[in-house]
Amino acid sequence: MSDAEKPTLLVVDGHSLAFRAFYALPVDSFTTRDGQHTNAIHGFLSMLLLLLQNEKPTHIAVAFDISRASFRTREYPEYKGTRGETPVEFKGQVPLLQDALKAMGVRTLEKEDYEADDILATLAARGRAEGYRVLLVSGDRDTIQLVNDDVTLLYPNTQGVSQLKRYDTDAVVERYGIRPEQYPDVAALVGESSDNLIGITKVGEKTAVKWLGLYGSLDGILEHAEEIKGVVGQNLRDEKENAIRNRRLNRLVTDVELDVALDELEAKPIDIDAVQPLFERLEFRTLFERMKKIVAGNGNGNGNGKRAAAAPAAPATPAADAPAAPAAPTPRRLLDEELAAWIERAVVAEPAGLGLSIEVLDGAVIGAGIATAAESVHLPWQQGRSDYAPFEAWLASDAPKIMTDAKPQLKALMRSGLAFDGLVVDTLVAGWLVRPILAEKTLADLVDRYLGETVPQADPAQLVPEEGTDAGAPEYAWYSLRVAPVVLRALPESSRQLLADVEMPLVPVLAAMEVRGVTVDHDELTSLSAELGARAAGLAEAAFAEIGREVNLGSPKQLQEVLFDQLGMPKTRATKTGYTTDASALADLQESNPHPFLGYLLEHRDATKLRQIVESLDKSIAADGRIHTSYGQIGAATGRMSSNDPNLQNIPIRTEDGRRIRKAFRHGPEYTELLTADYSQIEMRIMAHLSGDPGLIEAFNAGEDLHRFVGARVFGVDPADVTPVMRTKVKAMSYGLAYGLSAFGLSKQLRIDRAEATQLMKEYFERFGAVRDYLRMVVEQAKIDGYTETIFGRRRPFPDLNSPNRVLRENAERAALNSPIQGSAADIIKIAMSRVENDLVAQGMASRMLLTVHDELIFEVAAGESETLEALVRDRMANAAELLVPLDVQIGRGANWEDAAH
DNA sequence: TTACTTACGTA
DNA sequence: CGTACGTAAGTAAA
Repeated sequence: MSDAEKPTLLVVDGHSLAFRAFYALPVDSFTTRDGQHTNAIHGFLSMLLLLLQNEKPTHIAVAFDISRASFRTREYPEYKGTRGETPVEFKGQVPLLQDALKAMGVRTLEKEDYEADDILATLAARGRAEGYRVLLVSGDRDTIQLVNDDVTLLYPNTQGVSQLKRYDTDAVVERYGIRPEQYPDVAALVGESSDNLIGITKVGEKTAVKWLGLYGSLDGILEHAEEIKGVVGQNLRDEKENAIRNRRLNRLVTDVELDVALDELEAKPIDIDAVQPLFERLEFRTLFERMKKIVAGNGNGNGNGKRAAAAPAAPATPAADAPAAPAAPTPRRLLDEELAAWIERAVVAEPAGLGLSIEVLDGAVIGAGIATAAESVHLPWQQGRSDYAPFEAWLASDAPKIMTDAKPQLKALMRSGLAFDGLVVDTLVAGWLVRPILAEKTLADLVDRYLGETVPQADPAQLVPEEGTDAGAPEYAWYSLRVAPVVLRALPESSRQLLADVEMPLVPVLAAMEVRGVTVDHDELTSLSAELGARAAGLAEAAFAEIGREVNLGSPKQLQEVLFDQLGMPKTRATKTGYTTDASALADLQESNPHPFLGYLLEHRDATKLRQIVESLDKSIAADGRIHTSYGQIGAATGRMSSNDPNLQNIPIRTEDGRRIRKAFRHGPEYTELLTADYSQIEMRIMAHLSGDPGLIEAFNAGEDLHRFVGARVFGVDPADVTPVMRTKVKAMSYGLAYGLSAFGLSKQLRIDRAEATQLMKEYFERFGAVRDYLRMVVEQAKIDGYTETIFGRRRPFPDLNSPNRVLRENAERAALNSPIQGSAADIIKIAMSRVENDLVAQGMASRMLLTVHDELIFEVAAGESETLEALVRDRMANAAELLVPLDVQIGRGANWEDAAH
């Protein structure tokens, strides 16, 4: 029988390969929405599919270890003793992997008291005896001993598990300079640190191979031990017991009793339906598609011996002929009555909504695409052609529309004066709700993840893209339509509500705010920048004079030289690249080692930082004299919005100079003033609501100054007798609570000693015990569920909560503690924003909402609307949610942002 | 030019 | 050894 005619037996070491995959693939990218890690499973199955395709085995088995204990550990308890605890994230994946293999019809084997490698050895021996070609896959080097003319080892390299190095006899000889069966002798002499087997001192691979060349085997070497000269020879004689023991332990057992016959391992066709539910649960869409292609393709990986024998030379290329993903329909071009009729039919055909994509170039609309599951229409914007009245009517109606990344498209429509309504799904936002961290950033990502298909893209290497190869608006609309239901299915009901009630209504609101922008006084910024620049230059000069040379004060590296080498100051907290020179460390140094340089440096930092902010704001002022920031709706894992280009959510406020920047934010000429409205202590109120703490609830209902009230309770004095110091302390404590602040952190922040901080926390929790209980409960529940949830059902997964890595776990615990609080606050202001915006429009008011800064809204007030606006804003914000405590809204008005603060 | 690190502004 | 962001500058690698 020639090799090509032999049946092929594939045997995989399940643990070792899954473990390799676990470390090769980033955990973050392979976590389901309910927090299950899947990187090891994914990597393993991906490799297995590749093997099925390329090797076309006729028989398959995957071997697992039952536990770490085996006859080897009984014989030598230190065996593999250096291996740390298996990460729990990995352990949990093994049963799921076994389930997946079972669903795929792949036999898994395990044997009490033996390791998976022994099963590999046994099957290799039996396979060879029964006329199979055997392929072993293992990440354990001991399996090299099993290689021979009929047995090949596939060994993962360091890159991961997708690339396997092929070791046949020749490859082993080439790599190690010995025959495969000699490998255990080498390993016995050298030792194997990963198995905790100590070898002969000073004997490495080179020496071991040399000796084997001279004496043939370990036994031969030991017989001639007396002849070997030098220190190594003596070491060998002294430590030969190590080598003998190692050799005993690394010999793989080739006659493990397995209650399975080889022909029972025959590869069966994969039953796609059996696999689907589990793959869906694991969110393996791409992998599932690959598997479908392999199954549908010409029997790769599921044939029997005869079929494999019939087509041994067939290359794996026909996989390209596998049923392709459905192609986007060819877009039609319709006008007037035809278009009207098409839309009329389409809205009936797709009651959940039509796919829509607006083509935007430089912020202007240049076309649109609409799609049903079966058809699409392209509407290129051209000057002087018949209009698209039916389209515009549909656009303005509340007929449901499904889009991807709608905000920039809505902005373009607004600028073009086209009315829009009826956004029911933005697939990017929906995808973000499924996975608030690392959400897919483009339609192509979503389609890849949820449909397992590829959105056609122009070949980047091609300078002039071929006509029609690239996806345009109709294709985007069509893919959006198709991916939307799949993404929605991945959402729990509460999140679907959140999408419909909170996130989707917000999209056009944010678009409108971005289009409006806010007036900023360029001259004011220019003079401020000049002033700060001059100040910074003066401070730099003063600093240089102190140290007698010029350095780049913005370079942490150069500063470290100055501080620690030249000035001989004590080392600060270590960073990755040296020692920190941050403001708090410099302040500490100033206290312990006062030096004028430190003061100048700190002031210089302040001045340059402010100047940098001023400069970037100035550069962002558009031709209309206004700054148009962009809000990131899917940026923050907690549900908050972010602001960028420029970031208007970090405009200074704490220092006098900083506040001067806020003075440059003005109302536009057609408006009379700015109005700011912010929720006071919204996070503490949410904490009171979620914890139900009677003391905290009373504090808010009393309407008294919160920190004074809490301070009175904590320190056991009358509210009137709460001193500013006491108030500062409880304030820091209260705010810190929602961040998982420790006694250490509190002591550092308040610059008090640890004991006092601990005492303060103790007193605090004695009076507000339900708060502590709640915070503990959040983390406990999240450990069980794998996610946290806000008042409005926004979920955030926390896969690291059960991590054995303490840093990771404690970080996750603090984030989990904070998430429902920060996230609920985000829910509430989002709801308020949509209501305010809608009611301003509904009541025909000219005042408009411009900015949001997490718990604050900023409006431009039209003449005569000041009182009405204040009442409306206060009402909608205060009533955005019904909590156990009132939502207090503070409102201020003024000519600029600073004066409008209260 | 790009990717990473440090530092720092806000809620 | 306090959460959530975005930006800019310096630095090292490419």
